[in-house]
Parts: sequence; structure tokens; C-alpha cells
Amino acid sequence: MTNILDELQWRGLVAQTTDEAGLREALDGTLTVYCGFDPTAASLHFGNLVQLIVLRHLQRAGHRVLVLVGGSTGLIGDPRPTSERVLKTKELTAEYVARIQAQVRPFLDFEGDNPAVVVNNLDWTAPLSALDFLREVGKHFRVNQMIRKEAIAARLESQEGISYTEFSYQLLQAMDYLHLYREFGCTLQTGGQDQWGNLTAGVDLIHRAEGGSAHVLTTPLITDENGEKYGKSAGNAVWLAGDMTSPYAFYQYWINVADSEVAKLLRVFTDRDRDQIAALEESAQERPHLREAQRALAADITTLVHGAGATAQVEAASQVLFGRGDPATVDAPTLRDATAELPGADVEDGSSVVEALVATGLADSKGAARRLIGDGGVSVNNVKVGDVDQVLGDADFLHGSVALLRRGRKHLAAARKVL
RNA sequence: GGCAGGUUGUCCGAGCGGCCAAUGGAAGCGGACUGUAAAUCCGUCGGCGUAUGCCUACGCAGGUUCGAAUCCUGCACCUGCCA
Repeated sequence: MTNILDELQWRGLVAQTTDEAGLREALDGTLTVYCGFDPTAASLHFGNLVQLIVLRHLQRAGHRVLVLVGGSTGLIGDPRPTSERVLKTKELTAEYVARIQAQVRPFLDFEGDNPAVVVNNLDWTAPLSALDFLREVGKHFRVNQMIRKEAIAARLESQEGISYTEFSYQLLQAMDYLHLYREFGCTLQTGGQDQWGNLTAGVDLIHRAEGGSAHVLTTPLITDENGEKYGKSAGNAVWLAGDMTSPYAFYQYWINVADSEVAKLLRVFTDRDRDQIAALEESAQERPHLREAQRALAADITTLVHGAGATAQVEAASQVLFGRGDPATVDAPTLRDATAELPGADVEDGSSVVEALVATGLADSKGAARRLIGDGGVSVNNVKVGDVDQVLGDADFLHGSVALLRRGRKHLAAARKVL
């Protein structure tokens, strides 16, 4: 059997590791790995998904997985190179922690004989006094070294500077690694490439405090062919929470990836093996119009994040919305399901198309809406709108309830009639 | 501390008393072509509006003027040269 590290490398999930030979050897046995997720928002996002995938692979390879949700680190904030963060309240952070703890569950096995464990660093950080922290943890760190970290160096250069609070962040994260090393024998921490400094700070601390050795594995930033970060849809983050990015929008995000990128993304985000991915890659080259690779990618990831039921629904909805058929011929329940996840708004019978476009968010302003219609970029129920003053009448509300507005090729919204 | 230059729309970057909602490029958005792809070409790109109309905008605060992004004063920040 090949080493899991080879598998991760083949999938493009490894940017950098400490002592690769040593790590490879450790992975031949069984180790305990952890990855931390700070509760900076009410949901994990695209970037965190990569980390969850790595943990998933490692758990399947027989390693023990600890998922750390950062109840304490989230209160402090990892310094960004650009500007100081605004502190979140303890209540809000606790709320995010609870949401994220629940959110990671589908990705890992929490039952069985090798269950993943969720830990919260607030449990061991909160009881620690400032004096003990300074004496036991702080003493192991040299400021000289800390200020060399990229994010911190950038902030020291900046007009704004950096608060003592954020400066301390790396000590907290390092302390987490030490704690998990002691309590669980954890010897591997994974994270994004930008976390390298924080991760290795933990390795150093384990070495200084315990004389032990531990590993770090970082994942590359996933970028497209232009070097742009993935995970932004129309400028907004792609969230894993269905109430923040709908399963429909999530699926659509993936179905739209470029041909040249799809094989790479299949390797990173799906469980498909080399043969399957090779076949899909070939399909993308030979029969690109079928979009088989994109469909597989979108279906696999949507299923992983939202479940098979959600995937079936959004596939059906996509079929209705992007198929060639006339939406008027779709039966009422199917239409309702297909439009359920679209952005929508309630409109009066007799409202203008312009008003409906603004109400549903397809256009930013009435002026923009008029422009779009003038450019021929708007359709109602797949029929192009030719007149800027066109209104939505009875016939436009399919099954008496909803009109399907489209801007451009792929932006849809539901205008629901107010009864 | 001294001297010089800069701060313009999402970003870069012109404008240097009226013709400026502000040249040009990028991003974005729409159209054509396609495959809900890329590339290319075309259009569009502050808000309201039927409008030759109104509002908001050229670092911040004042001032001069019939009229200022453009001139003057003060303030903040940035850059270069000298100490």
C-alpha cells in the first residue's frame, strides 16, 4: 500500500511539510493529527473545505483526527498583514463555535473504532492565568523570531501597527499544539500554506518544552489558471453553510469551473481515483460540451457538503433552469422546487420588469436594470424582454405564482406574485 | 528637522478655473460566438429620472470666484532627496 503522503501529494494537497522523510515514516504507522478552525464567521468556507478534505483522507488512512474549533484563538484573531481585526464578543464567538462544531460532522467519521474528536482550545486556555501563560509559554518564545513572520513584519511596517493582542496569537496556537501533543500524543498539524509560521511555532514549542518532535503539513492555496483564489462567487465567499450559500449556488459555482481546471479540482476535492479522474479529464477534452467532469465535480462536492438529497434537488433544478425546455411546461411542484433556492422577491401583479429586477437583486438599480434590458440581457420565463416598460402580468406568473427572471446566461431569480 | 512631489471613481492612472460624472487601461456586467467553458469581437460601466433635469463624488476642513477635481489657507497621510 502506498503512503498516504503520496496520495495527498498526487492530489495536489501538499504545499510544504517539515522533515518529509520523517513525516512519511510517521504516516506509515498511526499518528494523531489536528487542524484548527477559528470561528471568524458563522460558517466555514471554501478554504476550510480543503483542510477538511485532508483530515478526511488522513482518517481514512487510519490516523486519529482531532478537529480543533478555536474558542480562544477566535477571541484574539490571527493577524492579517493588512489591518487589525475588530474583536468579536465572547457571545458571538461561542455561537460561531457551536455552529462550526456541528458543521464539521459530515466530513469525518465520529463513530466507529477510529472516531474523530472535536476539541475546543478555550477549555485549556480559559483556566490559564496571564502570569502562568507568560511564565510557561511566553518564556519559550523569542520576540526577535516572532517579528520575522510575514504578517507581523508587514504590520510593524504599517502605519496602524499591531496590537499586543494579535501579536500574541501565535503563542496561543503554538500552545494548542503543545497541549494536544501532551494530551493526545498529537504529532501532526495541518493547515493552509499561510499558516506555516503559526504551525511551526507549535513544533518549536513542543521541542523546547518537551524535547519532542512533531510535524507540520500545509496545503497550497487553491488558485485558478490566472492565479486568482478560488472560493469567491461574484465577489462573495462560497460558504459551506446552506443558509449562507444555498446548495443551488454552491452547485452552480462548481459546475462553472473552467475545463482547464476541472481535473485539478477533482483531485483536490473528490474521492475519485486516478482512473476515474483520467476518464473525466479525457471527457472534458473530447466531449467538452457534455461537461461531464464539471457535473461530477459539482455533484460530488455538493453531496459531501449538503448530502445526496440536496444534490438530487439542485441537479433537477439546474435541469429545469438551464435545460432547453419552456419553463411554462414544467409542472407546479417541480417548478416550485427548482425556484425554491433562487434569490427571489415578492412582487405585485402588474409590477414592471425593471422593478422586479431590482427587487430580486438581479440589478443594482433601476438605471442598471433599464440598461440590461436595453442590452438584451433580460428574459422572463426564457423569453427575451424587448421593451424597457414591460410589466409582469397574469400570464407571466407560471402556475399563478412565479415568474422566472434571467439576467445574462446564468443569473436567475424568482419573482413571486403577492397574493 | 529641511527641501521637493503626491493623495482622483472597484483598482491602476490622466485631467490642472467653465466644453468634467471626469481621457485611457484593468476588473465587473450585458450581447455575439459556444458548451451554464476559455479566447475573441462589440456594448456598458455613480444614483434618481420620461427629461436638454436633480443629487452625490476627485484625502479632510475652510476660503477665493458668477463658476473649482483644477486657485488659496490649514490639517492628515504617503513618497523621494538632504541632515
